[in-house]
Amino acid sequence: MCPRTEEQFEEIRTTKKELIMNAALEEFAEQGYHASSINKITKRAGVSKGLLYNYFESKEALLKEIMKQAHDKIWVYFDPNHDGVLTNEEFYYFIEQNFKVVKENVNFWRLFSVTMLKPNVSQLVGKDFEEKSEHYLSMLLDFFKRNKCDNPEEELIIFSALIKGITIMFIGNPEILPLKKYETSVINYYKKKFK
Amino acid sequence: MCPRTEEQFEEIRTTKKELIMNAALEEFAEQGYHASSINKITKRAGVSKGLLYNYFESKEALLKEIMKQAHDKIWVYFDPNHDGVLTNEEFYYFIEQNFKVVKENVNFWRLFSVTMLKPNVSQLVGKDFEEKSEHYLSMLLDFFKRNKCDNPEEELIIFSALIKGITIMFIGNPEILPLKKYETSVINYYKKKFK
Amino acid sequence: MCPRTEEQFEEIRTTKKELIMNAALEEFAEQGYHASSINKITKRAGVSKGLLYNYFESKEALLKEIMKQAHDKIWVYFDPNHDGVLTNEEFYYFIEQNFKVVKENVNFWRLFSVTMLKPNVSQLVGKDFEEKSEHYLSMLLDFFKRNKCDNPEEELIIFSALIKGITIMFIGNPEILPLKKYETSVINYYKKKFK
Amino acid sequence: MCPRTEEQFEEIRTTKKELIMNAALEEFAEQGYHASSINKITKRAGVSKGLLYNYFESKEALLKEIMKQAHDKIWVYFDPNHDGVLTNEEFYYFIEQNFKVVKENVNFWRLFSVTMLKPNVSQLVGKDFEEKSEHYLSMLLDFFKRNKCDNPEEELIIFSALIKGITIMFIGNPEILPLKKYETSVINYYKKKFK
DNA sequence: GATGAATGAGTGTTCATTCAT
DNA sequence: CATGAATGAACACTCATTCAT
Repeated sequence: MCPRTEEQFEEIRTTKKELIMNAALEEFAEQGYHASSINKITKRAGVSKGLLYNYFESKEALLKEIMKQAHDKIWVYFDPNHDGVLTNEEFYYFIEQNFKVVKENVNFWRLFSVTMLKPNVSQLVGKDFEEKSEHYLSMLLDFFKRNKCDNPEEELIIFSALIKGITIMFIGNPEILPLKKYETSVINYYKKKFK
Repeated sequence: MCPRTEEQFEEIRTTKKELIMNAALEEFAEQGYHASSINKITKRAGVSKGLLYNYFESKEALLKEIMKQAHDKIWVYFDPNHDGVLTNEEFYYFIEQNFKVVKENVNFWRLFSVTMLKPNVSQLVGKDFEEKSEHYLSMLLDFFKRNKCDNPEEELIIFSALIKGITIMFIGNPEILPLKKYETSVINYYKKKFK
Repeated sequence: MCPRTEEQFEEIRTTKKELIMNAALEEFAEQGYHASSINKITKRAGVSKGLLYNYFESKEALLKEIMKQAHDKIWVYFDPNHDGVLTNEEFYYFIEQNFKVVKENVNFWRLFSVTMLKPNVSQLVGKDFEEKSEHYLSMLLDFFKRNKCDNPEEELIIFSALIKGITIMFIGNPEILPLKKYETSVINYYKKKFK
Repeated sequence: MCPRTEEQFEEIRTTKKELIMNAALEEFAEQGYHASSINKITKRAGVSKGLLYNYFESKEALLKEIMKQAHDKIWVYFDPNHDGVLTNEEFYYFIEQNFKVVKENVNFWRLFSVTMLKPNVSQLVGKDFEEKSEHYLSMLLDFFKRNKCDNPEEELIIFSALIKGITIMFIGNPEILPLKKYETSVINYYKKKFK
């Protein structure tokens, strides 16, 4: 007879929100944002259309929140406490983490990649992502310099392209492409180089 | 592929069909397939809605034809007459051609890349593309073997990822990213390796 | 949850109900019935959506009850005990009361006026209102006859239209329109006539 | 086989637009703006939903265009060429025209009246209406002055309220209320006064 | 070949109403 | 008594597609 407590409501809310966001991420990743309908998303989540709008202002707001949440989740993987200097060990760990993150968040990476390919959509992820990326890029550049590469800038380009290329190839065919093998190839390649 | 005269090219260019396809490609590349409306495409092409349906059965048929045409146009760049064996010179030429094709067909490559990121859409490009790609991949594998790489398969993975990664990075920011510099980095990298 | 006495319950009921009705009247008067949402009304009243449905069967029932209550409140202003004959003094008092009622219930009058402008909505106010109005109209007609007007029916029409016209003009611009001045004009007009 | 000429298209367009606007005006006047659905309007007009949006950007744009058109239509009734001075004859003619306009545009007047009763909606009709009204008001004030009324401003208030009151009463019950009789009452009233 | 008026199924979104707690 | 999560029908609006001319 008593109304639910505020905590009970809060729990229901976060659970349901999560439910909807997961369904939406899958749908968005599979079909793309515009080809995904609210109808399909709510069916997938097993909720009514109206409920989605209790939690999200609009389809676009839903997309943004998904992008933000996944983004936060991803950066947790990378050690935020280290001193800003990559040892050789940490460099290989970085590569491994990179592919682990991709493998465990294929849907988000697909959605993210498609989004990034369209001009003028960067506001969806925002400055935060760029700043964090910059941080890692400068750490990597530093690493290549310390490892006495002939042309560290060039090495950074090669490295970035390599990681991005494998990621994209994997995303396009996650079931078939042997990510582990590719990962090993990259690590081997650098081990040979820096031995 | 018999060479066409200048007049023939001109005629093709000014055909209404061509007009529509170009407008559609721009629209698709900028907004994505689902966010592009027939209305905007015909407005962009300066023709009526009805005319589009004189030439194309449906929106999807229009997409397929664009993909096919662009695909054909692209493969023209690569020497179809050679003997199936890459010399060192031809390897560097291959890289250059690759980036030239991307630079001159950014719109198509963006559309193509987004399309390829979605599962189960390969029928849009078809077997032909895969076969031709296979052909080049085996030529490249052969090339790496002849150049006595320790692990040619690994080398092929690295090479493919590298090219794909740079392409994707360029597509996302064609105005800013210095494709030429990246191209030089890749070529330098292999020249050093194979010197 | 300490048990409440019957009186306490009763008090809560009337308070909360009053709260909701006031919020609803404001909302209805500002936005119109159809543009007002239950959500906004309950927010305005500071109660939950469920509570509204404890007190009112439906949105329409809420409207009807508001109309009825305001209607009752209004007729209290006019002496219900007098003998059915208007003296000159009472005639001027009637006019004053009329405008006083309007001024103190602008929201209701706006809602009422809009409602009355739509065909086939008279059931919202019901017979009661019409009967009471008839009573006053016949009293007024009688009054004009006693004052030896040339054409009492005509005089009644003029009088009714005058009152209604000023009311409507006031409702459309309550902040700006000088109701008192208009009231004086009407009273002056009749004083001159009947002096 | 030839496409229609521009004139043919233009004719179709204006005819259909008129059709939709008439249906919408009826619907709006009967149900009010918010209670009228696009579905009902198009059903009433006998066209598809899509067609309405070929002609009007939105439901609100449709309302605005109706208001504007009716407004233009109405002011045609009043002689725009006269010298700005009302003779006695012209004064009675003005009253007659007023009621004629109302009788022949009941739907619009109902819609207009309801709209005017809501605060902050004046932008729907715009300055134009107010300016034209002002013009007539000053002409009328002038008229009352020339007719040596004791208090011309007061007389103007009475006159305006009278007209507005009758109009509103008529709109609420167009079938029943004898507008002609009311009109006669008003004219008689002023004839007696100014004889 | 070429036009754009016309269609209607489908989209994102709102909202009165219900109900477990 | 009181809450707000949940529903689904209805809403305004879009868009690929058709067709008379």
